[in-house]
Amino acid sequence: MFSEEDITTSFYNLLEGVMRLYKLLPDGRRQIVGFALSGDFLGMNISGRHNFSADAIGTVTVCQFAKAPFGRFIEGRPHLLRRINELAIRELSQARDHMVLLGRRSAEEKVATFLLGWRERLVSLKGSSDMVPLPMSRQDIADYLGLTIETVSRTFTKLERDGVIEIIHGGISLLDPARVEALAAA
Amino acid sequence: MFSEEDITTSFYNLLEGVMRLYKLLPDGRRQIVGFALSGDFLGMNISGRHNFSADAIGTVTVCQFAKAPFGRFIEGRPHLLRRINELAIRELSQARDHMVLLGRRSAEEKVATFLLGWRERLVSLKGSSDMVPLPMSRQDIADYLGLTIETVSRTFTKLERDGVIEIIHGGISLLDPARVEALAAA
DNA sequence: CGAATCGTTGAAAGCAGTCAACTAGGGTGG
DNA sequence: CCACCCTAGTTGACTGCTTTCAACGATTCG
Repeated sequence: MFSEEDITTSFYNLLEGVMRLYKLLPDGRRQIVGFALSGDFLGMNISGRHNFSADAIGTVTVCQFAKAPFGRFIEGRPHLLRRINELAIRELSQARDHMVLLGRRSAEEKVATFLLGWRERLVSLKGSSDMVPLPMSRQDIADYLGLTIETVSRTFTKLERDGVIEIIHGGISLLDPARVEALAAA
Repeated sequence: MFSEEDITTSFYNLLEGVMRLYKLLPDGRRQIVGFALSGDFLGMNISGRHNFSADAIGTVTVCQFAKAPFGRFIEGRPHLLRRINELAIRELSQARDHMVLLGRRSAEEKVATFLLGWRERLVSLKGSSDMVPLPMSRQDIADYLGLTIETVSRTFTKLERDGVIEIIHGGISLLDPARVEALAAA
């Protein structure tokens, strides 16, 4: 879709589908900084470059805004700028929460927290459910949580053995949501 | 200074000194999400609560703005709002960089990256120097890098044994900045 | 049906964490 | 002025969680 070095000439509004947002180290290590869902804005950078790369997981529909005219459009509408600002603040808050997860949580806590967080995000789109679809790969989840693919897999299996979740093709079913929350430890 | 739950009734501009910005898990684990230096803004949340706690490292001088009047003041000044927005975007970018560090870097890379980053931030305030003052404690550094105090200490001594840095009281001297950069691996 | 990709599982290694002892300053009170 | 204490930092020994390496299983697609 676009990568970190690209000059931002456009914003995007994700209308449908899922995207991964990530950064790469020179040696190829990847950290996924977030997943984008329907309704999310990408590339709010008014000027300059993107600070992350993004690509689609499956098929996506995006609405592209050329930056320049959008900038002019926004000029006379401070409430809109304010809205954008609040969006940035919210993302910043999420980013900080994720820092706590990456720096201070165990593998099991990471996975449990991820499942709950992902489910929560889907609530507003598809309604609440104990069935949590996971369109992204294990590698994506690992790179999001700062783990390896094997640890993610093992943790899922452990949670399943403990009767907390059930591994479904394409997702996870929360058999005991309360216990998942307990494992997430806030 | 203020904590995560506080309703934000004020912004702050840090005029002098250093502050740590952090989040706590219920069990007391701490993740420092950033350090604030002279000139930095705190609590850009237009409305709602702070999403992190903050307190001073040593003595600080801050300029406090009441939120409400400041909000009115900003009303007719879209360029200022825009400025605030760019600040938020920059912080977001830094937050994402730090995610990469927390999720994908080794202890040595973390420490080296931290030293370089901290030095870089001090450049604009005190000018460039190979002597990097560290006003924060080892515990603060550990909580910033997602490590333990012991690992931070051991990593410093390893770097010193390797002749890359020298541990000074109250800071670190970069004996071989190029090698530190190599260890930071980007 | 075979190839390729993704995910799971096992065994072993290693990096960072834990526990604990020790050292070095810095401040305080006798 | 010195003895004491208290905190911050260092170091060592050991543990253990996560990674690494490797093989295996499952699903998809040509």
